[in-house]
Amino acid sequence: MSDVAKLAGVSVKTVSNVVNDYPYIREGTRARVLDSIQKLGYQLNTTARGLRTGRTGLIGLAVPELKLPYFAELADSVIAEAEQVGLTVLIEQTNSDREREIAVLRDPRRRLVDGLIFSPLALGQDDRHLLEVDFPLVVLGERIFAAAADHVTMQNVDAARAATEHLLGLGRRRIAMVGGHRGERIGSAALREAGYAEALEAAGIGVDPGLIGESGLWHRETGAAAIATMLDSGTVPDAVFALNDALAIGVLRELLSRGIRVPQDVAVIGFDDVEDARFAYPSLSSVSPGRAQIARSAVGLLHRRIVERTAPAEHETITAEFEVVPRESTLGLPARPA
Amino acid sequence: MSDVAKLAGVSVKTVSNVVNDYPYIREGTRARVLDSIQKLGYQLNTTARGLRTGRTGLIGLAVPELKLPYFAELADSVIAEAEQVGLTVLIEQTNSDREREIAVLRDPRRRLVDGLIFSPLALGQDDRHLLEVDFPLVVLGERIFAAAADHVTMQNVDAARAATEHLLGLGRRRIAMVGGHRGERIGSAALREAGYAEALEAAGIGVDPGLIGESGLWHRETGAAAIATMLDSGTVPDAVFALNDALAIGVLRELLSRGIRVPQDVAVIGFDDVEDARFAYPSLSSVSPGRAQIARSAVGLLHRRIVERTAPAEHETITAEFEVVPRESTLGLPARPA
DNA sequence: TTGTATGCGTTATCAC
DNA sequence: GTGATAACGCATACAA
Repeated sequence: MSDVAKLAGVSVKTVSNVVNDYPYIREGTRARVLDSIQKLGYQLNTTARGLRTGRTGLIGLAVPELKLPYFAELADSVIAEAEQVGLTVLIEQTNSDREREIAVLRDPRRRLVDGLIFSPLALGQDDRHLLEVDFPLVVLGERIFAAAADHVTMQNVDAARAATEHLLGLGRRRIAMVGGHRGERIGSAALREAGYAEALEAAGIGVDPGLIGESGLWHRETGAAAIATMLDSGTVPDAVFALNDALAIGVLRELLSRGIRVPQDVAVIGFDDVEDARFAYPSLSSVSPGRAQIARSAVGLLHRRIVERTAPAEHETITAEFEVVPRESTLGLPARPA
Repeated sequence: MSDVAKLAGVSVKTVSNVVNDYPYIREGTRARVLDSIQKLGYQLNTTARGLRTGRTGLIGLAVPELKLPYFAELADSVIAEAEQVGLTVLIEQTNSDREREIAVLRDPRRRLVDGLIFSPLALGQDDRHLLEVDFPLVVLGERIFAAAADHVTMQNVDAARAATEHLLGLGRRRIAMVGGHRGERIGSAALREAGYAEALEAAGIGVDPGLIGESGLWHRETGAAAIATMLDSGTVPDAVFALNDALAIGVLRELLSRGIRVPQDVAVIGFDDVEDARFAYPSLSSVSPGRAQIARSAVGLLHRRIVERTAPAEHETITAEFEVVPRESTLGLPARPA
C-alpha cells in the first residue's frame, strides 16, 4: 500500500480511503491511486484489514451434510447471497452429530468468522442455552427456538397442510404420510405431521395411524423401507405425502418396483423441491419451502447484526413463503405417443 | 495473550510457544500457561497470526457447482481431508463460467487462502499459461495439463475401458455411449470415449457412430435426451455406458418410461459412483473414480507446497485408482417374491 | 528454556 | 480532502 501511495504521490491513508470507497476524495486523486494500484498489481491484504477492523468478512455456515441435496442447494444459495453483500462463506459439516453441533457453537472457527448461520439437526429445545453466544448467530429450522438468537424458518405446518390439500383436491382420501418421528414434539417432522393432520381433519377424514410411516432419517432408503412396510402390512394408500423429497424418491422407487402406477394408483408429493425432484420419473410434486428466501433472510439478518456490532435488544424470526409445486407424480404423465 | 502471560507469570513469548506446541518448555510452565488460558477463556486470534506468519490456514476449493452431486461429495471429502491436516476449506463456485474460472486463478480470495484446489470445466489446454500463479495450486481433472502446476487426475481411459469391458463381459455387443463431446480432444469426455473405443476394438467390435449420444452438459436431462434421440432414430443398443452418473440416471428414466427393461433389454453403467447411484431404481452400476483418494492427494499435495513455501523444482501428477462397482442396472434385480 | 524488541499491512484518530 | 502516526495481536530474531 505504501508503494502505491508513493507512486500516486499520496499517503497510505489516502490509498486506504480509495480502497474503502471513502466518499470525500477528489476525483483526480482517486484516479491516480486506482491507476497506481493497477500498475503495481496491488492486492489488499485481507488479513491485515481483519486484524485492524476486527472483522474478517467471513461467515460460517454449519450444516449436517453437504452431500444431502437440500443442504448442498442451501449452501449454494447462501454463498450466492453472501457474495451480494461482500461476505465469504466457510462451510462446516456437523454430520448431525450432537457433539459437533455443540462444538460449532462453542468454538466455531471462532475469531475467524464474523458470524454463523447454523442449521441444527441434533440439538433440541433443551439445548437452547447453548445459543447464548457472544457472536452474531442466525439459527435455521425448527429444532430450537430461543429468545437469544435470530431465527429463519419455513412455514412447516401450513406448507404440509397445503401439500395434503393438494392430494385431497385430486380426490385422494387414503393419504399416507412417510417420515414421521413418533413422539417428537419439536422439529420439522412434528410440524409437518401437524399440518398433514389439520388438512385431513378439515376434510372430515381422521388420521389413520396405519397410514403413517415412521423413519428417523429422511433418506431415500428409509422412504422406500417405510412404504414397503406399510404395503406389506396390507395397507394400501391412494396417495403419499413424504416429509422430504429424498423420502419421496424412495417411495417412488418402491412403488414402481412393485408395479404400482404413479400417480394413477398412488399419487406422491414430497417436500423441499430439490433438483432431484424435477428429474425423477415421474417428476416429483413437492413443496418449495422458499430456500432462496431463507438464504437471503439469513444472510441479510446476519449481515445486519455484524454491521451493527452491538447485541440487539430483540431477536428476530423470519418465516419464508412456501409454494406447492405440482408435477407428474400427482398430476400424471403427459400422454406419450406410442 | 499478555493477560494470560501475566496470570501465568511468564512472557507472551512463552504463551505463544505453548500455543504453538513448541517442544522445549518445562512441563510446569506449560501447565501454568494452559491453566491461565483456560481460566481466562483465551482464544488465539487467528487473524493476527495470519498477518504475522503470512499464512491463514485456509485453502480454497473452486468447483463448478456444489449442487452437482459429484462436486458436493468431492467437497465433502476435501473438507474432511483438510481437517486432518489442520486446514479449513473455503468453497468457491465458478458455475463452469470461463470468466469466473479465470477470476478464481487471477484473484481468488487471494491473500486470504494459502492455496487453491481448482477443478476447471471451462478452461482448456490453451489456457494453461493461466496456471502459472504465485501461490500453491493443485489442478483437478483432465482439461488442462501444465508443467506449471500440480495435478490430481483419475484414470479416465482405463476406467472407461473397464466399464465397457464389464458390459462386454455380460455378453453385450451393441454398447452405446452417452455424453460424448464431438470433436473435443481434451477433457474427461474425450478420454472416456477413448477407453470405450479401446475396449470395443479389443473385443473385435468397431465403434458405431450411431451408438454415440452427444451431450455437452452431463446432467440427468441431457442423458435422457441423448438416449431418446438414439432410440427415436431406430438405433437400439443392448447396453449403455454413460460418461457420468447423472447422464446414466437420465438414461435409466428414459428407458423405463418407454417400457424397456433394465438390465434385461439394456444394461446401464455410469461413472462417478455418486450416492444417487446406489439409490436409483434399479441401482446403478458405476465406476468409482477414487474420489476419496483424489481428495486426499490434492489436500496432501497442496499442504506440502504450502509448508515448503518455496516454488517446487518439479510439479507432480497423482493418478487415483478406480474401481468398477457393479449393481442391479447391469447384474439384474434380485428375485422379488410376488 | 524463556524474555525483549520489532514489524507484519491495514485502519482509526486527529491534525492540518 | 489529505497526511502522520499509533495501534490491532501475534510470531520471529536474538539475547539472556
